[in-house]
Amino acid sequence: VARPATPTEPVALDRALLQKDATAVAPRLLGKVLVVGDRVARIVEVEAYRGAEDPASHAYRGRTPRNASMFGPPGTLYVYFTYGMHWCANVVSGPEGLARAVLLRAAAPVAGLEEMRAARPRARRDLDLLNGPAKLCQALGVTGEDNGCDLLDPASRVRLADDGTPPPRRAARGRRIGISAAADRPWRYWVSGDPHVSVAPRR
DNA sequence: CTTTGGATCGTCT
DNA sequence: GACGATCCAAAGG
Repeated sequence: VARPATPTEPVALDRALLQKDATAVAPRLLGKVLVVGDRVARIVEVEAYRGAEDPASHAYRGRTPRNASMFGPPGTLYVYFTYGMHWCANVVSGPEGLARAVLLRAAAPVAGLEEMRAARPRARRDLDLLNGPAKLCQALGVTGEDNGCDLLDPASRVRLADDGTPPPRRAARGRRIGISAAADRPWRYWVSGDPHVSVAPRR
């Protein structure tokens, strides 16, 4: 489990980190923190989605009103609504304009635990606060109102920051969860052994 | 422990 | 009109 070598105040990410394709960016987001007001959570599980190259991507068939923010610059937040009740959040990566994105699947609570527990009364244990893409949004209070914001802008309500925790030297890797198309592509990445990961690995 | 089905509605065909 | 990049409770072993 990653720990800050030298704990620091979270600072906005260098946007250069997000310029490569989603499969390169995804494992490098492990260990970074999401900041929403007083709530802070450390990313431990993500998935890469690759636009027109990826039948499982919401952008596979091109731009629509829903997925428009995926076509924005790296660092844009793409939030979508699904199953009639859940929000899920992605970090748009590069190359710009190709709708690559990294789905935020699970995180470990760092600060603002009381607010997260209040936002997720169903969670019996703190381990269950953010261990799924919709749970993560519920715990942090991320909704469609945040769609399209710049995660690296200090003025944004939802921000992506670096507190000095390095990504794992070797992230665990496997199949993406909950998709039927392109299910064999190993574009899910997580912190090996971290108890806050959403589900046990499927190969 | 694992499996199953219900909730609930925006989106695109 | 069908179907989700899901979650949860209830039922079954």
